[in-house]
Amino acid sequence: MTNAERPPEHLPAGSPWPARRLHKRDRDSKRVAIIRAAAHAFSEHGFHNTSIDMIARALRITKPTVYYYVANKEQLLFECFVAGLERIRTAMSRAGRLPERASERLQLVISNYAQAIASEYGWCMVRAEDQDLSPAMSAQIKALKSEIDQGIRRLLREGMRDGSIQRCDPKMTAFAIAGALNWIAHWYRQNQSMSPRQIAAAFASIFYAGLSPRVAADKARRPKAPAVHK
Amino acid sequence: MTNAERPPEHLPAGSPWPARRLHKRDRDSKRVAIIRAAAHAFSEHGFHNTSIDMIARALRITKPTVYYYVANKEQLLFECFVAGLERIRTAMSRAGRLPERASERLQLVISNYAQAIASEYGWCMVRAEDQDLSPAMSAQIKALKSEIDQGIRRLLREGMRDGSIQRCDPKMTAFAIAGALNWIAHWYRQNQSMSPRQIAAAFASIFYAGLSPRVAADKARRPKAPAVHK
DNA sequence: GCCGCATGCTACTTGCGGGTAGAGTCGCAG
DNA sequence: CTGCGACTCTACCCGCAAGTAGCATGCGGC
Repeated sequence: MTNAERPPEHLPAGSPWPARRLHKRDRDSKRVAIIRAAAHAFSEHGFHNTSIDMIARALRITKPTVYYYVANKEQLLFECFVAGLERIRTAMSRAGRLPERASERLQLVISNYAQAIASEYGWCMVRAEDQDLSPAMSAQIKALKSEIDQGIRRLLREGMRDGSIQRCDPKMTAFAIAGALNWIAHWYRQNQSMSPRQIAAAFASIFYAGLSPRVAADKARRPKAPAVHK
Repeated sequence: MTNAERPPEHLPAGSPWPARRLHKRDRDSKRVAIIRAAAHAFSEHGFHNTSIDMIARALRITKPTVYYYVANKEQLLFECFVAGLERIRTAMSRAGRLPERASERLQLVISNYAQAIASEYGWCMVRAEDQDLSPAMSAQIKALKSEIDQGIRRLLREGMRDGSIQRCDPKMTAFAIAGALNWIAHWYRQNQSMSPRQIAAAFASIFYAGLSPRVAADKARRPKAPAVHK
């Protein structure tokens, strides 16, 4: 009954619940811990194969305790989704106000996007199915997703206007970029050889350069010198 | 009790079961019909939100009848997966034996890939989670997926060798391409403005051309005229 | 020291859905 | 026309997991 407890080691970044029960008053951090544990479990077993009990066990607490902090399982998924999306949203709105050319602002968004998807919330963002959520939450998620999508399209259009991006169909291109990035959640695993940042860089390079071989003269693609011909 | 039944209209391409029960002896076509109905239901409601009863109802039969044709729900998902993948596999092996340059063979694969994903089995191919399957089937699916992945990487490497594809990291590039294509399942809906073929073409163009603006001289990218400058 | 609230627990209820037992029913072979 | 086997049904079972009722406990304010 002393509070000389070892912090439990095998959980996502430790649980705020001590080994032998002992209440503290920081509701928020516990709530966040539950969300994170849920994200962790969802990405490992899938939403439907994760019971609230499993999430509770991972934190050394019990099911009713989880329900003391969240209303239901659906909300748990929703919160995971939003937590992951937040990073992309802020990157996006920051990119909207930067003075750089659109291509570089898009790259910023891509990088943050990739890191969000590679985060513990990646699975929830990508695999959260409308079908698992009530119409209300499904609508909210759709709106958030659409916001991101529209943001990418806008950046593409701006890039075409300011000359930093090749003429293309913004809708399809946004789908392709988002698809490639979202898919990261399916293959990326922690402590893989490449960091999320490196992956983002690799993807950006693929998307910007394209697969067709460049003709030799094309090395002068960086537009630092004004309008070099040859 | 006459067999003047209207064929039921609201199902995926009709059910082989007449409105008033009447046995026929074509086990295979019925089995396929069940697989298709399952794929349809899965893509609409998700795997876990689809009960066998729902699939049965869609075909105007009952749950035990479904179980007469398939062993269990998991196998149903597996078969949907394989059905969808078949198209990609054949396209891939065909592409392996074509005389064209790798870039064009890759384009063939991309086109078939996109069409497979846009098919009724697309959802199952993309969202079939290992976690919903027994270890044995999960392993099979992993192997099939890996086969496709390796095929794309091989085409990329061949393209780099025969000069039709720009130098790139084949692993990351394959991930990006597969991701963009797989994601189609998340947004494509039948009778959308673009056909799967058109989508594939758009994606290929994005991937080949890239987003960076080409310098003016670069119009001569097709290597028909030798080294035009200006 | 004691009260009240925040927190956590044990012990349930409930419904749903996967899967099955076993009894018909129909068509076809002979 | 009869019997067999392919097929389909009705009526179940059973386990699991979401969610809840209601009690226990310890902290912090006073």
